[in-house]
Amino acid sequence: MKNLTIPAASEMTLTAVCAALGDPVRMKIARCLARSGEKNCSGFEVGHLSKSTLSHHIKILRESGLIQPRIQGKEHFYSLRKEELDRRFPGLVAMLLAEET
Amino acid sequence: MKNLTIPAASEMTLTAVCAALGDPVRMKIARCLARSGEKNCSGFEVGHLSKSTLSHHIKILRESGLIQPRIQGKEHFYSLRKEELDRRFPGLVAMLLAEET
DNA sequence: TCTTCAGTTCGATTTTTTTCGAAGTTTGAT
DNA sequence: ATCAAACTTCGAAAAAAATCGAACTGAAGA
Repeated sequence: MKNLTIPAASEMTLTAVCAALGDPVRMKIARCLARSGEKNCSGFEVGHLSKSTLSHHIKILRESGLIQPRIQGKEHFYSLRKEELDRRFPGLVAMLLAEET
Repeated sequence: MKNLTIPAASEMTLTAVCAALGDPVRMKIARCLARSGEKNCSGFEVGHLSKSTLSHHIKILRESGLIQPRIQGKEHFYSLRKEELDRRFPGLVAMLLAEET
């Protein structure tokens, strides 16, 4: 089994979270998950990217503590860790949900 | 006179703000300003960096909308744009002020 | 005026990040 | 057992960001 690194709420750092969200691809994924609950890789509303690149971005989001996987068979469903984020960084999820003007 | 780009609250983007805060040097500067009001370059509690590098980081923070300068003689005093940030990204300033554990 | 101080800008180098294709892994179906 | 699907990992290449020193700028003081 894989060793999935997911920091506890108290171990997340604002710098790592910001670095994760500072890339436009990852911001799109995070916003997509904030709105839609749970999705697998093919459901992220990001333009064409190779699957290895997408996997790389997902890893950074996961290691920052923003998202968590639920592995079901061969599919990996990802979701935003809303409870942990609300506890550690109040307001962040709302920012992701806010309209981009 | 210089052409200082400072976006209005409505023109700030979360991606740019996160990209700015995703670098550890800039995060330190932002946290320093969040706690202490106004400071000039020599007051930022960041380790040794050349002044050109520091200037580069300040530019990114300014262009993202996080900080604003007040130029007085030959000194440039910077401050966090707390009101604009509270309006556009509620909770963000509190995150910067929170203890880093 | 000449010099210094506090920065910014420029140009180059180093480091990091993003990206890809190919190969590997795990699961489920045939 | 074999195969395909849905990923991840690896290694390399390209793109972007961080860093520095040198040169420049604008304000204040001698």
